[in-house]
Amino acid sequence: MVGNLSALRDPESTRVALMTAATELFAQRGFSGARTEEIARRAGVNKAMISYHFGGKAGLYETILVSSLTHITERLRALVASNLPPDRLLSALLAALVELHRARPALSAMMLREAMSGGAHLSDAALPHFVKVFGMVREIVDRGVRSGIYRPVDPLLTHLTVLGSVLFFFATTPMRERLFREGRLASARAPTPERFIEHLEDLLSRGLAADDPTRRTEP
Amino acid sequence: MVGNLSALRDPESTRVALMTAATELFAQRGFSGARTEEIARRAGVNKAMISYHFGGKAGLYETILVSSLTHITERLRALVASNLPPDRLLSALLAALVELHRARPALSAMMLREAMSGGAHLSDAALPHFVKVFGMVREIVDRGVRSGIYRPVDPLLTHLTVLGSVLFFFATTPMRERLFREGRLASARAPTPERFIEHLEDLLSRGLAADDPTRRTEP
DNA sequence: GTCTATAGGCTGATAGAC
DNA sequence: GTCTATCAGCCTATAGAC
Repeated sequence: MVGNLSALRDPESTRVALMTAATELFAQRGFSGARTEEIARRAGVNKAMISYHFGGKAGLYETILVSSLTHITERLRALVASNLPPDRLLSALLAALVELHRARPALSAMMLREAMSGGAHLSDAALPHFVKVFGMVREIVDRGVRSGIYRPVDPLLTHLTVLGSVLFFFATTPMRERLFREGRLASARAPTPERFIEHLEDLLSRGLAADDPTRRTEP
Repeated sequence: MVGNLSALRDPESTRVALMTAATELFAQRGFSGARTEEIARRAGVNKAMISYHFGGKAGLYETILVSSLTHITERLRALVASNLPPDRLLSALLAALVELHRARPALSAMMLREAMSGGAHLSDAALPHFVKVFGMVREIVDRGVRSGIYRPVDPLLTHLTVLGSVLFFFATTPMRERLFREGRLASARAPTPERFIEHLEDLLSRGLAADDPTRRTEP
């Protein structure tokens, strides 16, 4: 029998609600700027649940980041493992990034903030998860280069360009939305993720294309 | 006559020292994460000077952003005003960004953080300065398009790609430096701003080039 | 598991002397 | 202009009831 109304709530739903609300606030205000009271209020649960379920604000923060990075890594690993022709890998990567963004729009800003902090809020155990994503994207770019459809660009630099522009676009959405809402950028069309990714894909396919149309076979 | 040792310090140098130290801390830890006590200590001045010279932490923050944005806008305006041939404008823009980065390496992260906050720490008076930079870069890209050396790309989207990847690269330097220092990215060469910009310039000149080599004249 | 009430620490700001 | 000493407010964490 259910003893009271609050018992109707699944404990797991409390965790999820807290993580969802916290992601948005950490993204918008940073680790120090996010208030536990507001996280709890937005999640519709009690403030004390943060300590109970995550051991505190820092635990909640790291839990979000590690679980998200694990999810992203698995998603990208599936991409690399797929037998997609090399010239489709980049498109698939960008599509995956949009898809991941749709599921958690605030994650880009949260990750970007952490990168700018040099990983100051992460335990030693969490840092490798961060590195994995970097390696993953680089690997995908690298395959395109090795297959010969791309000119011999530096995989790390290319990775930084691609992931950087995408994360920047996603993470600065709040600012753009505000500027458009207030009519300060009225002259331009509001850019959607789709339009941006299409633009970037175009830019990359032209910018990375091998000079010589003759393609080497997979090594 | 100089009354005491502390009078040897130019009041302007106090302001500059505070702004320099604060830029680094705001960049690294965000507005809320930066501590006034630490800003003052790193600047080598007394904590109370923040209130005296800037009216408080928020005033110091906004002063830094507005003065930096003003400087950047003027630098870019000079670029647009110059009679550089359109096919050199982008190179000059990127060179200017590197130069600005050298003068204040922490500024990218501070601006990026503010953009992710949607301008929450800026007064209404400061927001237009932010918008101006966006318009400036877009204008430069636009000239390349209008002159016909670039294909008809969307100026705003191109602006976001260019500025986004550059700001991302600069702002995440702390994370990369840490990863290289700890040997977690040992496989790759540490990317310098020069190498990155060269890579980006290459990517853009190929990615933006007009399909038709016939160039239209300036309208 | 959840909630209320409270404690304890930290932080930004300033009054007032120099 | 600068410094010292102090304060008031805020914020996280938790003890203890349910």
